[in-house]
Amino acid sequence: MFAGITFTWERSLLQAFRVHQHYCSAFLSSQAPPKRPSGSFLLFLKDQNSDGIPRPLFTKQNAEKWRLLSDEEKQPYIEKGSESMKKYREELQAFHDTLSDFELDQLKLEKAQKREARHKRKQKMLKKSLGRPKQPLSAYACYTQSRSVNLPVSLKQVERFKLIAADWNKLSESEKQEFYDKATEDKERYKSELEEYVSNLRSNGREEFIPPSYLTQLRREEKKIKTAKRLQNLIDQNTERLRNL
DNA sequence: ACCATTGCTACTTACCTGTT
DNA sequence: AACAGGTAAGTAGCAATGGT
Repeated sequence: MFAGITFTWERSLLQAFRVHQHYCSAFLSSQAPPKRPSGSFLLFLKDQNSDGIPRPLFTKQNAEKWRLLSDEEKQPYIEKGSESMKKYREELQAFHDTLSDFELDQLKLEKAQKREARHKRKQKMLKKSLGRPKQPLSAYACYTQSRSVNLPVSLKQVERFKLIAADWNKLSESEKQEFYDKATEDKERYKSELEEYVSNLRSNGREEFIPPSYLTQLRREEKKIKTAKRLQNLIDQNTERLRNL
């Protein structure tokens, strides 16, 4: 009962904070900060004809062209670039001057949040690229997977989930068993893929990406083995003593 | 972050479950 | 208890290609 009250109270507080944050950011975006100008290389890039060339190739080719340019040829772009940068700095300062301390803090907070989110995303992608296995599917996830195959396309995503969840809760334990079994199977898959992942990380010197949960599990097992050995030693000693009596 | 464009990725929804 | 991450699919947003 008490926990329920606390939960509701905290939730409305959180909601109030979110609304507040929403209005703050809405206010900030209505007074848009100046945009960062293009540097010399980008100005040069804009002058080049990109018709029909894939973007990455186009950029690569013109980067090479840019490198081969003499200082004199680069000069107009560099000049224009530093001019617009100077103007941008002034505009940015002017923009900051229109903000209150609170708004400045809000701006900083938003930037920090964006940075953090970006960092998190990158770490996640890095792990993925290192071959991190997907987490094992829960029984419910297995059910969702098999169930969504033959649902009408017209059903909206939210409706799909509501329907699947409702059906899942209607299933009896014996009907769910099939999916519990699948989940157990997938756990095995995860376990073996994780072993491979960790051994690859170790051989590549990327130990910092070994999941902490894997390490704690490892320590737990080592401890178990040690304890078992100690017990076995005690047993051996005692049987030896008994034999000598 | 700025330029652009392609193709890929992650977020969004509701819900459940494994991990910490 | 709180959090993260799993299910699908449409789409919003981002990485890739460069230098400043």
